[in-house]
Amino acid sequence: MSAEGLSSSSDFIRAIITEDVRAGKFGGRVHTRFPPEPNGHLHIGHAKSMCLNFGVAEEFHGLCNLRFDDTNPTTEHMDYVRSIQEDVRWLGFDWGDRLFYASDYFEQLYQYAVKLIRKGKAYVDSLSAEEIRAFRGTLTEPGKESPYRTRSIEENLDLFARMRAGEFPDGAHVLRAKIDMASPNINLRDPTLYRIRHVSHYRTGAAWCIYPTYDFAHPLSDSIEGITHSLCTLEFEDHRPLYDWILDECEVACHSRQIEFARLNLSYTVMSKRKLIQLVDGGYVRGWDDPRLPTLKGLRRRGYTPEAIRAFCDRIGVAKRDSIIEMAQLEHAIREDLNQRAPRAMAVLRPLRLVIENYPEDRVEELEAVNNPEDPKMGVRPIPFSRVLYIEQDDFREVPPPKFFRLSPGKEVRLRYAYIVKCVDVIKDPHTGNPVEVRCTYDPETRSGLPQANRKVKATIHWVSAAHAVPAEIRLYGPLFTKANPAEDDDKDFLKWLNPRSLEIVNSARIEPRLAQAQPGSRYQFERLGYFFVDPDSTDERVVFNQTVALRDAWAKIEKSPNK
RNA sequence: UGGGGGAUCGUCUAGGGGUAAGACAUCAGACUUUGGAUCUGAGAACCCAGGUUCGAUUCCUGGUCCCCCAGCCA
Repeated sequence: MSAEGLSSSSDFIRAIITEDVRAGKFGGRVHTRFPPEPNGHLHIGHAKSMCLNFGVAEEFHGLCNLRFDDTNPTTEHMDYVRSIQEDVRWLGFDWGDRLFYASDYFEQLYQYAVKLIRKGKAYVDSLSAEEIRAFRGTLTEPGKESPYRTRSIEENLDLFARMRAGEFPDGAHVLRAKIDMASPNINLRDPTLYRIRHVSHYRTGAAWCIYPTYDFAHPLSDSIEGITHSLCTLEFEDHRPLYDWILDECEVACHSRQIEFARLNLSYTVMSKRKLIQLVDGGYVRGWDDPRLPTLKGLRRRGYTPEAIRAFCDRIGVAKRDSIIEMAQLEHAIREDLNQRAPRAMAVLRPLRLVIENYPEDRVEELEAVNNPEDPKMGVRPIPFSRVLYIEQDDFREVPPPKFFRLSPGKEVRLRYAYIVKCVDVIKDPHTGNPVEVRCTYDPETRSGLPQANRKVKATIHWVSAAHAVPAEIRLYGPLFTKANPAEDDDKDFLKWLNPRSLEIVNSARIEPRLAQAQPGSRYQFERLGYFFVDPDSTDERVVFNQTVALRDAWAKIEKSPNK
């Protein structure tokens, strides 16, 4: 059973919203938002958030906004907002005409700050950053009040206006909420609302030199947009009292409800923006769209479909406990999707010559291959067959281990969509002893479609015709890290768990001829190998495939098993 | 050791005072011209200790362990 129907599975957030709607809160309205900061690229953790926010909105007949949370001009760029919009659309979500920016609210936010000052609920502090930190106290000791905390409202108003006017250098003053320096919740010890930053903002340019912090801007942005349920991750849980304080003290019309859920972690990878940046900037991967990365751009280039990612997100659920989802869960989602829609093809990664001794030298047959056994509508295609073929090196063993069903001396296998062949001889490299050519005979009565074709053999292997196949580059991927949770012990040291074999480039591959025209962005199943995505690096001369995911491999398990 | 959260199969996620469900993974079998897919089956869990109760994994009390917070990041 697949995704549809399961997507509306209940979780604690949907339960809360259902109850709110039932109780008539917000007039029964449901309005969410997806609020990325344009300082990095989206990853699959954001996909979880989007599926939740857009999904909830749709299920409750509400709306979901796309809002750029761009209150920190030092790290944010227009390039990121473009990239993020592209990724959101690619995943299949639509914000309609509700594209917003926190920076659009700067004037309103400023007026709210003035309101707070007038109410005596905010003040301009002139302590240095270090002093503020020292005054904040510790987890177990209360903080001390700033000597500037008692400034008059008039002085605060004047100073704040002059902060805006650019009269002070960075760091000279900040605007702080006046809450409680002794609060056991450190977020309530007079949090900073505004800081001075003489830098140009990618959208507002030089219009401002003071910028609101997240804690101030976020609840108010939610309120301005009429957001009813503000869904965020667990680390904001103890900001919620501050979120509510801001909305209460600003006396807004719409007081959104913040609900926190656990962020997504995936095994054998990292998800934090900081770590992803380290991987990209450090050159450990080839860029933000490196197929080994859990970024949306990386997954897309790896060959993941939006449908598979959404099905995955639906299935993993939403809860509050920290967890690490096994990569197998994601891989299952893409296999399930691609099994239905990816056309099949024949490709040999590590070729071994196979010569059919009793097949005429100059003969070429066009055999018929099914494009997708899961979907007859996808039709058939011709594939050329001739005397000299390539098969996979792994499909031949001179001395077959137990349970090895493939080709070995004296044994028969079926060549997919062709004939049954029998191995009659092996030619080996005189130096290495490795097989370099397998000599076979074929049974002409066993061609696919013929009555004798039904003869049972233990295995069917794939092949390409040596004279017709074309070379290709195939990129194989393994986990980026060798440790399930590379961030576990030491944040800085996660790089030591990098998998040196996360990328393997196979240049020896031979693919069936029609694949020479494969279009970048298209997906295929290479029979018996896995799903592959045509990389944008492909040229007219050479197609480049990324392995999306391997097929499940029962033989590999048997071979690995200690007691086979 | 201040505050805020969280503990259910290997991994996720439901449930709920009375047989603890599903998914992924694993194992076994069937089927198969992909050792794929599909189908069938199996094993596999309520953090601990008291208490209330006919009955607790659920309620109560007390512990234990894990995560987050001392940015003018979000």
